[in-house]
Amino acid sequence: MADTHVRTRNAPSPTGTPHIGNTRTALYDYLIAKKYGGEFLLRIEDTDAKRFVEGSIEKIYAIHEFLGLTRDEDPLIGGPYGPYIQSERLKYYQEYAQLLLDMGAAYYCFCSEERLKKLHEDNQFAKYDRHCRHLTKGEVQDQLDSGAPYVIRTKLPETGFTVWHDLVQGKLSLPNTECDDKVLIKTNGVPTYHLAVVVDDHLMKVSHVLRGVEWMASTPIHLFLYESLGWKPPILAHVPLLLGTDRSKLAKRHGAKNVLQFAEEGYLPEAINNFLFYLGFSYKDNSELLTLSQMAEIFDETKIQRQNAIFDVKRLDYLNGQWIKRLSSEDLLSRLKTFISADWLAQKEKVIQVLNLTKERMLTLAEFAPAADYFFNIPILSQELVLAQSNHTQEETKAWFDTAITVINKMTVILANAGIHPENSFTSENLHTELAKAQVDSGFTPKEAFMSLRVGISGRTVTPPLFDCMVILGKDETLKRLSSVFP
RNA sequence: GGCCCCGUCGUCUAGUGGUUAGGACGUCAGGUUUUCAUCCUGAAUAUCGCGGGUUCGAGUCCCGCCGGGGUCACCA
Repeated sequence: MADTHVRTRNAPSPTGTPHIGNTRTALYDYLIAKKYGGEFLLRIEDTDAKRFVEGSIEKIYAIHEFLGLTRDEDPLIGGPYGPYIQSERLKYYQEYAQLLLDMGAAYYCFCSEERLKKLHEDNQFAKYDRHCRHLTKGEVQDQLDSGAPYVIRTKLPETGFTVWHDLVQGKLSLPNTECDDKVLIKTNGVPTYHLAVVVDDHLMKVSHVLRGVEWMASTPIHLFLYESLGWKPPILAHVPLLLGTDRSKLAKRHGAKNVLQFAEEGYLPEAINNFLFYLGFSYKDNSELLTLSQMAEIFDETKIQRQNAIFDVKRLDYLNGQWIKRLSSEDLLSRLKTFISADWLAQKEKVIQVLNLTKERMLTLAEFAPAADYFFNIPILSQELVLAQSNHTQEETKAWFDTAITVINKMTVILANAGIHPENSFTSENLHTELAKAQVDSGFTPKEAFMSLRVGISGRTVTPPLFDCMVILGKDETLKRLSSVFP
């Protein structure tokens, strides 16, 4: 491999937002390119206009951008081997199809759609019967002259095996009889995948082709084309599929999401990259937090798993939670923009303070807003809820609240840079000391005392540490909420 | 159906003839004496798909079977 300059490509079809499995392959492509100091390119395979979905290409860019898979060559920035959209490369395909025709590695086929259909009606697994393969030169010319529609097919060997070494699958050997003479150029003059990939990968000097195992069976066709054209084939790597929990190919009915949807749900690109990385590759305990460049260093394309992998979102959750904890609150804030209101966004300092408390209990970014709501909006503070926690009568609980209010009232608010720290300043530490003292004399257990106060300021039983929450709320707001419970 | 690939805890996996089959996620229990989470500790979960071989010895090699997946379009 030292003798070949490494160039990998992600070559999706614009038929919708790429599937998570395609994205994993793109990640691996990117890592291989970076590992060897090569280039990572994007090529759009839009040879089937019927299946084109508006906006797909933008989604592909969006996924790359979100994940940080920067491209060296693509339809936007161009590159030395452009264009990078197959529909703009038709002349190349025609040229090489003609060459194939001339050398006898391909032939014209005039079979009608009906005839082909009949073939499959008789046998659903029927291959093309090579009806036009043995037409004489004259017969072909006559058809051509008459303007009959035609396709161009490969003239595959009728015997023997195609053998190659696959980077992930190892030595592979497929009987040539299993492949039929696939169409290379369709009636409309547009190539099929088989011709287009081969021509483009060669012309774009792609060194490694990573693709799903579903392409394994048609590899003999591609290799035949490389050989006929006298080209050196790239290194092939057929990567396994991603499966749903029922072990069938991951699909919409499994609720399979694409990367953009995970982003919307508050998953970090770092976590998604790590998750995808470990799904099919092993390093240490498979849960280390790794940056893209660290992954590129570690990745070994020869050690990609051969088994299909089941997508387990629990692992993604774990990785995401770990990344959220690791990131600074300032960094997190910048990623929170689509998850919180402009109103909150305007209170940057406060959001950061809340983030400091909540980030270790968040699995996704989307969990922030609901978990932090009572810091920004006054919650419903119900007496019933407080009483349920205090485990005392209404009067006793009111007395405890009054005590707490008195204690807090005595505390002074110190401005951030005042520099002085009186012992009874309004800090988490002092709140803890003073309220704990008061609790001892209250006849309440710590749990009863503090859980009731927790509900008294937040309206809920689950929050970050009580005193930290009070500090963020501020003395006035804390008092106001506490006083409102027992008017 | 033909051909091809795959088969170690629920999940991702380590393991290249000799290991008490290891780790991580998840699960359960305990601890950090106010909740939740984090963190720490511990536990349970795999007759290495099944059956035959080869070998002193097999998850590791061979054969058969079973199970899962892929493919057999003028779709990619």
